Amino acid sequence: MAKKQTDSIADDLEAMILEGVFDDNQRLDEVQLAKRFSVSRTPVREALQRLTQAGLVEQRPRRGVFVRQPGAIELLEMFEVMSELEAACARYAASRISDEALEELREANEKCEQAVREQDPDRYYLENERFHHIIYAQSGNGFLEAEASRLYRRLKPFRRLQLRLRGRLRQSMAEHESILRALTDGDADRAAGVMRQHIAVQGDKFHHLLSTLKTAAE
Amino acid sequence: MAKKQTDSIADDLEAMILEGVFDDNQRLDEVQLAKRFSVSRTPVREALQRLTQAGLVEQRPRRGVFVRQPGAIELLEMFEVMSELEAACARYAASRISDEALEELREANEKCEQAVREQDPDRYYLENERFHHIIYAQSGNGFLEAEASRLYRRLKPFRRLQLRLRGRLRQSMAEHESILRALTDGDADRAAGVMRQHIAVQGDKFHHLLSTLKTAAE
DNA sequence: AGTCAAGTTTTTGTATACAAAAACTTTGTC
DNA sequence: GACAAAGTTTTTGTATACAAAAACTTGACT
Repeated sequence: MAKKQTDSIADDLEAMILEGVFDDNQRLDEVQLAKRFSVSRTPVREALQRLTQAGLVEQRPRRGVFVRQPGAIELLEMFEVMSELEAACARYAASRISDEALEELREANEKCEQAVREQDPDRYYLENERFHHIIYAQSGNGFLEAEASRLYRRLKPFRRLQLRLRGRLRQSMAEHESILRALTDGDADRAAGVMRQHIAVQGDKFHHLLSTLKTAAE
Repeated sequence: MAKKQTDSIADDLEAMILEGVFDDNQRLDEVQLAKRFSVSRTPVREALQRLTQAGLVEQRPRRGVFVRQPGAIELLEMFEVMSELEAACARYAASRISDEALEELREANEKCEQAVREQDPDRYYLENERFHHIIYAQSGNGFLEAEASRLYRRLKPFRRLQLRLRGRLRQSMAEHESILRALTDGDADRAAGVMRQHIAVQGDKFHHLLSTLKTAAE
């Protein structure tokens, strides 16, 4: 039993916020949360400090804590940063990747291909996640890997959604192949460039999706 | 008066950790800190949760919180990430920067030049900081700007130290000129490349510095 | 009805209380 | 003297208490 109370409450709340359980600007009631987790306010408040630092929540003095959901612009910005972090991973991985990891990437890609054939976005997403995380790890830079993973977690729900757009699965697949080729060739610049595009396009797609939704709602 | 207690304690502690007031692995005594800040343990513990999330401190269950100072390898890794974030800023800024900002960069550079002539590393560092932050802002991406600034804060003491190496001031200056030219030309790839090198070399210098120090100590 | 002030309730921020775990001290044994 | 077991102190994690600020309610006045 660790310092679990605060830890697990923070984890649970983070997951809930990322899953979109709370609306933007929704106030989180300490007392209510304390009841729900069957603890006192103390560990809840400590967990909320963590979320504050992570930027998932905002504290307004003497008012309470409020959920922060990214809007269209911030989301696009986050995808831009994600694209740069992943491009960096690919760049370093190009010279540092091991043969075993290249083999794993090939395997992941084959399973992705299978998922494409079966039109199974969930399955695709699972293997796609593996593909990307292998590259994070193969950057040979633990700090970069951690930062990339952190932002990945944050964007996961949106990356997932975007895959349901028509034709996107196939296109994504082709980009994976291209990335794998660049890594196999050990071409750092090409790997970085292709990866950057691969992620940036997701942000663009998503942004486009949001704006059409918004126009439709008016 | 805001939610100041927790906030300002967190800020103070962060500054102290970054300044190297505490050793790596040093335990932070809640009671002692509470006394020092003339508050109870509660706000201190909340501040420590923030530092935990920021990665400045590690919590071992039932043992306490311990300061985490990056070692040589982690530092090099952080410089690599910094180089990529700043390269990204330069890349976006190349197409998004305003004429006024370009003028400000020129001004900052001139003041840097003056500091080089006067052999004044502190003055140089001040203007250098301005130079870099203008580029963060001109990336036109608030999230990227925030992430770059965050890591900048973390590395600031080390970036600073590295400037005292012989010839580094002059070299750094030349790189600034080169970055400015690329931005003026609107050449995104060149701006990114030069910036990446400009930062990465700092990490290398620092890493080299540390290894020679370590070898000398043995 | 709408507005505003006084009073009431809720909620936040901080201090304190307390149990359980860890660290430290003492004392007895070989 | 080295070691170990029992007891003592310290420290952590959590609950609770309480004051001050904010939010809400009520009722008088225009």
